[in-house]
Amino acid sequence: MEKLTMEKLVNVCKTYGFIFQGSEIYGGLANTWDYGPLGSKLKNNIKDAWRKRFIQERPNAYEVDAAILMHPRVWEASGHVASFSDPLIDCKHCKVRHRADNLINDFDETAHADGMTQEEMISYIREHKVPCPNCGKSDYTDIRQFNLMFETHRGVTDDGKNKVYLRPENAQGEYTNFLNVQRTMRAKLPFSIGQVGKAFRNEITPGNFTFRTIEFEQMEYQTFCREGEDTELYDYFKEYAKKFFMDLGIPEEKLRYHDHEKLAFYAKAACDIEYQFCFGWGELNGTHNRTNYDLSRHQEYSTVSQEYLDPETNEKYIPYIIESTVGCDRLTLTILDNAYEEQTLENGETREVMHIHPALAPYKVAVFPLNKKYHGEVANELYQELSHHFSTTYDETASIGKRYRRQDIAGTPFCVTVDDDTIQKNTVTVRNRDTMEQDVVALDQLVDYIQERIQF
RNA sequence: GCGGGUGUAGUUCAAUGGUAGAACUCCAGCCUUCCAAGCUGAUAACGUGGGUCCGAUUCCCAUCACCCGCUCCA
Repeated sequence: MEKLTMEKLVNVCKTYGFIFQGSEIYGGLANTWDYGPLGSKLKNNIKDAWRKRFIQERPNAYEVDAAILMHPRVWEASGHVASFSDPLIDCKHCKVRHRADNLINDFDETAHADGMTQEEMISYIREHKVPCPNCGKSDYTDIRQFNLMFETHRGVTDDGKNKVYLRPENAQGEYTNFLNVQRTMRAKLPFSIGQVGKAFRNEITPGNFTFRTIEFEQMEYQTFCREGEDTELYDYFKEYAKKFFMDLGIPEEKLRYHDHEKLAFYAKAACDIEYQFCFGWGELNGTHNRTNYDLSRHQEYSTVSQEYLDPETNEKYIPYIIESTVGCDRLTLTILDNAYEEQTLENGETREVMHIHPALAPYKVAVFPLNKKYHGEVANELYQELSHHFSTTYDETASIGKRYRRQDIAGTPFCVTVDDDTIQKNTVTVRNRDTMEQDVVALDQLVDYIQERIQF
């Protein structure tokens, strides 16, 4: 099999209805992608699988669906207003772009660029003739601030007072609802709040397909705990997330941990799980020990106490938070990247297959009449019947072999063919996507047969 | 955002300064019926906007998008 390229994967996704370029008929809008009929089903199934593992099957876990637009003070408290922008500077000589603060810090660790204003940074760079790490010259443009938060305005006027941000991460929606969830669910620590939703980052760089987009969906999970429990929970979630991916059919050898050496300002520890995409290793999940930083900041900025009264010890304290976040679009891309196979059959023909975990497959089953004249009516009835239980599709055109191939690339795990035996003996032929083998199944056992094979 | 490359049916490719052919796919009909059969027919494209020119898909410019590299990435 040829090595999968991103170009090939984009093409497959477009051709078969998984993912289209955003605003395509207008020439596209960079870094936006639309999920088509198969893609949106796949993505929804991925969210359902995540909810099962992280909300349903975990003790004391609750889901929220917070607003994308939040009070501007939230982003001051979170630190995003102050630090979610980069001072960028270009080398005029070799055209390479740098972050001005990194340039200074790498030049002289004791310079403390983090405390400098933009003007101080540019004059430091010019005074000390800080060389470009790429070409060695020291000839730079001015610094330009690049804010990664999307801004918009509420109300009819768009003056600065009405500025609001599209959330750059979901986490703050969980943190600001910490007390609401704790009180209404009568939750005791440790407990978790999860959320599936969109976030927005005004990033400069195109990514690989849906790997990095300006609008993206996260599946976030915040576990609130006592200080001292945090290390154990942190380790636990690193394992838990990895097992989640492996349960979805991702082989262990295509996953690896990547511990962060440079930590964000709030974090005590951070570790990514990376997947080996066709373009290289890329972050899929992050586990972070965010300490009590976030809730402390919200307490400070909102002046509302975020303390938890521990019923066992009668102590009051601000909980620690362990975050386990999965990029929903990235996981969808991972599933597609991992699932695609171009097989060469014994007769020399090629077969394109999406080996998607049956629980994630857009369609669980496809129904075909062997001959639409003789079996079409019965097949149609069966299709209607199965639709009550599963996401089902129907196809009566072209040869049986061709219909199988169509479902192979759509990732449909089971194809059910209605033939003479269906009419005479109440049996159907069920063909398996991965093995291409066939089972004869009695009609009254068909739902159970499929049900038990698509469990997650 | 920088450097390089690429833009023609859904896909893969042609041709051309006088507005474009094919294969596969898809759809319909006939035939066939368990792994991309066959026949007939139908639909379908010059990314967008300027400029030069009698005339531009073709030449030039801009723009948009994609790919590779850089940069960025809580």
